[in-house]
Amino acid sequence: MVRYRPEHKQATRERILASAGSRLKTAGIDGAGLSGLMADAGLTNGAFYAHFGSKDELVATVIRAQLTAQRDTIAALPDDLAALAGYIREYLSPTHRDSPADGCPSAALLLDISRAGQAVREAYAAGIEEIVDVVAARLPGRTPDEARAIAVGLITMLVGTLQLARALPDETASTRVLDEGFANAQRLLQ
Amino acid sequence: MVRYRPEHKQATRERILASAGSRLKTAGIDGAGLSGLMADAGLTNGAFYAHFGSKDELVATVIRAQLTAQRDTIAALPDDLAALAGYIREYLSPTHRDSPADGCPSAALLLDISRAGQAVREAYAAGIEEIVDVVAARLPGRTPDEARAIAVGLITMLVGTLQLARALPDETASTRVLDEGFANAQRLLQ
DNA sequence: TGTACATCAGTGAACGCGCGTTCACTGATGTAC
DNA sequence: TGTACATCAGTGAACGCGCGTTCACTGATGTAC
Repeated sequence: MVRYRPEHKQATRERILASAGSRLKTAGIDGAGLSGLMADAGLTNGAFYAHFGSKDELVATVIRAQLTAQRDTIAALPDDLAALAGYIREYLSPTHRDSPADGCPSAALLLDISRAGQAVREAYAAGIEEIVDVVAARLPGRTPDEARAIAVGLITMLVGTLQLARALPDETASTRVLDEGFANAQRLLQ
Repeated sequence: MVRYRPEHKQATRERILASAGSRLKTAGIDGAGLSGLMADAGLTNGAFYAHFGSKDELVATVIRAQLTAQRDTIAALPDDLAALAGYIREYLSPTHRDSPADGCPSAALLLDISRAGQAVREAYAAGIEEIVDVVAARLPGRTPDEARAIAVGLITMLVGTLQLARALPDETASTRVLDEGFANAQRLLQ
C-alpha cells in the first residue's frame, strides 16, 4: 500500500537541494526565502517541511553537499601544478565572478556561515577541511604542515579575491583584482 | 531662535554612526535592525530619519567612515616592513577574530556589501582603494603595479583568513588558520 | 484486467514576528524681549 | 535678570511587508482484490 516510489521523494529532495544551492549562493542565507526556493523546485512553501526539519537543517545540508561537490571537482583534476593553475584561472574568471549561483560556496556564503548556528558551521568546517586536504596533496616538495598552510593561504586568498571582485561596481577595477589574484596565487605556489 | 547648538545634532549623528558600525559588523547589514542600533546610541527608532534618509544611506556612510579610519591607522604606522608585520600579526589575532564589532569592516561585511545597492558598493570601492594605495606604498623595491598587486593579495588573504577563522567552530582549528595566514602573509611579502 | 481506496507528497492560507519607514506628538532648549 | 515661547531633536505607536513555520486539506498514485 505504498503510494509513491521511494525514488520520487528522494528526487524531490535533490531538486530542493539544487535550487536552494543557487538561491543561497545568490541571495545569501537570510536573503533566500523558503517560498522562493521551493518555487524554483516547482513546489509550494508548505511542502518544505516534508523534506527538512527547519531552514537551518536545509542550509547545513546544502553547504555540505556543495563542498563535497567542489572537493570532487578538484580531486578529479590531473595531478600536476599546471592543472591546478588552470583551475585557479577559471576560479578567478569574470564568468565565475558573475555567476555565484553555480560557483564556490565559500566565496558566496562564508560570512553568512560565520553568523549561522552550530550545525551550519560544523557542516562547513568538515567540508572545507576536506578541500584543504585535497589541495595540500597537490603541492609537491613540501612538508605536510607547509603544504597545508599554503593550501589554506591559497583558498583564503581566492575566496577573498572573488568576494572583493564581486563587491566592486566598476567592471575594469574588478577584473584587475581577479588578474592580480592570479599573479598572487602563483607567488604562493612558487 | 535656534533651539539646540549645531554641535548637538552632529554629536548625535556621530553616536549613531559609531553604534551602527558595531552592530553592522557584528550582525551584518540585514541582521542589524535600526531599532537596535538606535537604542545603542541612546535613542528610539523614530529619531533615525532626522539624521539619515534611509538605512542604505546610513550603511554607505558607515562603511566610508570605517574604511577611512582603517586607512588612517595603517598610514600612521612606522614606515618599515616590521611595523607592517606587527599590524598583520594583530589583524590575525584571536582577539580580532573574537571582536568583529571593533574590527576590520571588510572581513565583517564584504559579502553583504557585494549584495548591497550601488551607493554602498561605491562607498566601499572608494574606501578600499585608498587602503590598497596606503599598503602598496609600504612595499619597497617593486614596480608600482607589482606593489599594488601584492597589496591586493595581502588584503584579500587577510580578509579571507579572518572570515574562515570566524566560521570555524573549533577554537584550535581556527587559531591554526590564523597562524597559517600569518606565515602566508610573510611569503607574499618576501 | 478493472476498480476501490489507503497512502502521503504536496497545497495554500494562516500565524506571529521583526523589519524599514512614517507621522502626529512632546518637551528641553536658549533666544528675544 | 526673568520669563514667554518658537524651534526642532527626539518619541513611540502604527503601517505594510516578507519571513519561517504550522496545519487542515487535496488529489495522484499504484497496490490489493
